[in-house]
Amino acid sequence: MLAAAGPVFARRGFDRATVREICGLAGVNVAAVAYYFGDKLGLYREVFRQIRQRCQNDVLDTSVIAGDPRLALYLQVRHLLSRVLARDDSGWESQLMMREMNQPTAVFDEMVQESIRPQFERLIETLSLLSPPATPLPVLERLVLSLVGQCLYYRIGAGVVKRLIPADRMASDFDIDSLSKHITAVTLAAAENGLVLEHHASLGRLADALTQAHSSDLKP
Amino acid sequence: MLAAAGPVFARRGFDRATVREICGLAGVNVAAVAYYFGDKLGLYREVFRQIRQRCQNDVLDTSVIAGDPRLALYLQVRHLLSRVLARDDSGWESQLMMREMNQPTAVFDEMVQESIRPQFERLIETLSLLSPPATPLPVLERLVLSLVGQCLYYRIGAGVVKRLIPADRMASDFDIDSLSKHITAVTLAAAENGLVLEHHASLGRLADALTQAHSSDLKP
DNA sequence: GAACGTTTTAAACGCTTGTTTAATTTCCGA
DNA sequence: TCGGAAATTAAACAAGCGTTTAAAACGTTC
Repeated sequence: MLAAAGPVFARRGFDRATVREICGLAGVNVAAVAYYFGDKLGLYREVFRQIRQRCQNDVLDTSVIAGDPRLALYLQVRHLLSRVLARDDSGWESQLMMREMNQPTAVFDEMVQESIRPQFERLIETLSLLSPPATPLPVLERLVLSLVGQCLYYRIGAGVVKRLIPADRMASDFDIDSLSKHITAVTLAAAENGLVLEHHASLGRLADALTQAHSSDLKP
Repeated sequence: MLAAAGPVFARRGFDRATVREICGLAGVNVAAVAYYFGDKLGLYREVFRQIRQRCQNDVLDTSVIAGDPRLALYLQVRHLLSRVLARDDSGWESQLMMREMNQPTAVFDEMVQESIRPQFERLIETLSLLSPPATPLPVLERLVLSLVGQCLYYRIGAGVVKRLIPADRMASDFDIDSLSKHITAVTLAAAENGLVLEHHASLGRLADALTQAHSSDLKP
């Protein structure tokens, strides 16, 4: 029954998903949700509790590759991306996560603290090894958020991407392999060169030009 | 009345938004929606038509800064970010756009063709000037999608970011100014150094290592 | 001021939703 | 075999939704 509820919640969202559809798919009576989970929200919370348990068994073991931070970064990107772009039976999990993101319920706080924050701090650690010494923490944080944003956009903006990129090139140039290599390369290029504008050689004049650009060009 | 419908649709979504709330907020009777727009969906479509008209007047004039592609990139990033992170009365527009993204209705296709695709191709053009000559088109496309993903994540993942970053540093290090500089710097570092893994000097060994890493580390 | 098309109003309709109820079936140990 | 707790069922309930209706109010024109 939980197996039937997950995909429906992911596809329809909490409100649009009806207990009748879930129970019809599971082959049980509609009263079962009240009998076993109290109400619809209880079923929803139970689905998330199950997801969280499954995520804890799915953590990437980065200790064995601690020697090469670049490889560690690549594997973390690929791990995140392959879960985001999963097309098989586990694809509804990430979709359900996305729904919680821009419509946070009470379930969301536990999700962030137990699953997202550890992954976030592990990425901070990896990138601190790849950045110049004494890189400020905000720079590393922004870099991690850039990385996560790039990965998640292929789920959130899937509708946009599908309409912008032809289907044939979609399969060849935007598969998990190409994308994880691309995002790793972008992040590496940014981290290893240092991101503070003033430190970036080719951006010296830009830092000066942008200050006067705000007032003149933004409000014509 | 359209002014009242926009924020409600953005905050609640199409299904959760009730015509009673919209009309109550606008101070009109619930029958007005049927009288003027046919039904609820007609009102929804009219809201989007108004957004599209407003967007066409809001295009960034890049012709005046065609001489400096780096500055053009920065302005385009800032333009997108400031619309995404808008907190004032126009904040509901981007939120409504995000809802259409992962729940596409019939309105979405017009939105992509009329607003998103031109902006996408303008970014492709700008980045082609900043990348090494003869950079393949898929590389440029992935780079643009990376850029857009980074920007949009601060709206979609706003709930995550708020829970991961302390509020005080949120205001100082993650404002529009800092973020647009950061994302511009990331994209520039990636574009100017070239992104094909084999061309990136420091990634030579990584390209070899990752092929054997898939089979051994991903499924332990 | 009367007549007429337009707009606004309050009330009700039909439908779907989550939830509950009471009756029925199933299961298992004494 | 039997009896009672547990589980399942069909039916009904109350509430909220979008939509419709018919009457009232409005404004314009002659």
